[in-house]
Amino acid sequence: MMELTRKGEYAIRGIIYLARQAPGKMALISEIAEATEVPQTFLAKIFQNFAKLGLVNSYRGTGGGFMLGRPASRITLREVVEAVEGPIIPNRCLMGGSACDFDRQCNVHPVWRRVQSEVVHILESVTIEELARETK
Amino acid sequence: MMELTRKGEYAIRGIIYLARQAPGKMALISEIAEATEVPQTFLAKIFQNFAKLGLVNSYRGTGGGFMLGRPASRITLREVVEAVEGPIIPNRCLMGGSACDFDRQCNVHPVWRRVQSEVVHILESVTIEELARETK
DNA sequence: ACCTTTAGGACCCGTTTTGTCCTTTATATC
DNA sequence: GATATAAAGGACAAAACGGGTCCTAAAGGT
Repeated sequence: MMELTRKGEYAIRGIIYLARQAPGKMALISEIAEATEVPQTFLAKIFQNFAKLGLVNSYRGTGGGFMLGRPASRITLREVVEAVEGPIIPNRCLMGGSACDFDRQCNVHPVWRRVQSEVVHILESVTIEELARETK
Repeated sequence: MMELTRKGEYAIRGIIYLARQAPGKMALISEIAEATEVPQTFLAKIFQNFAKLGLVNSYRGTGGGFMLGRPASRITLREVVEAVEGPIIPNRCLMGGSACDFDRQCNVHPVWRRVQSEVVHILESVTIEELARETK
């Protein structure tokens, strides 16, 4: 249960790689893919997504590539995960709309809410900068 | 991310129904399925699983059916969820074996470990007895 | 014997995951 | 302006997974 998909894994690896680049240095998707051992075309989709959300900036043409959209210290793990996996929702019931009409009477509800807020809180408190730091 | 599957949802509904029965009273799978609005054959598989794990006891033949394997106060939500969904593992890396060889160098690892232990802790602390209590 | 009820295996189908491939668009350089 | 480079975007596809169904077997009661 609760497994991160490969896409999520790749996304994290990719953005950490970017965060480790010298400031101002551009990285090609081909380079990132090779370094992180992720299929290039698949990683490209992930980064297109990142770009749309402003997590990274992309530049086309010669000398182009990807850079972080803001300092790694201001990108949280939560943002990265949710960018590719969608919101952290342990149970459909917690989604809005008509997904669940038992909201009131169901005792399980508050449990999932707790799980959700705990996990979000943990992922929110971790920045890509921390993750990118070299371990010695 | 992290969504409980329908199977997990059904499992919880089913066992809560059992927990609400009068002590010693047997419930038929057909009855549980109808009451909880779960496809009967599907629910049957789930309860077969429960039975193997001792969460419920099953009895065949006329007058047979299902009962809780132990008091609802000693069955945790974690057990029920893991019975049908498998262990709570936010990232394949956390599985044993050769799933991940980055264990040492990877900063993300400890984060997933925290997520895992937090979620397990929450689900562990909730019993089926609590969930079965009528809300007023 | 016969009926009831769970156990277990085989199968099925739609969706999601995990990609690939090809074309288009933007940009820099010659 | 032509050309090379790189990302953007869409179409497609195999494999895994989720969510079931169906049929037969086994166990137990009458």
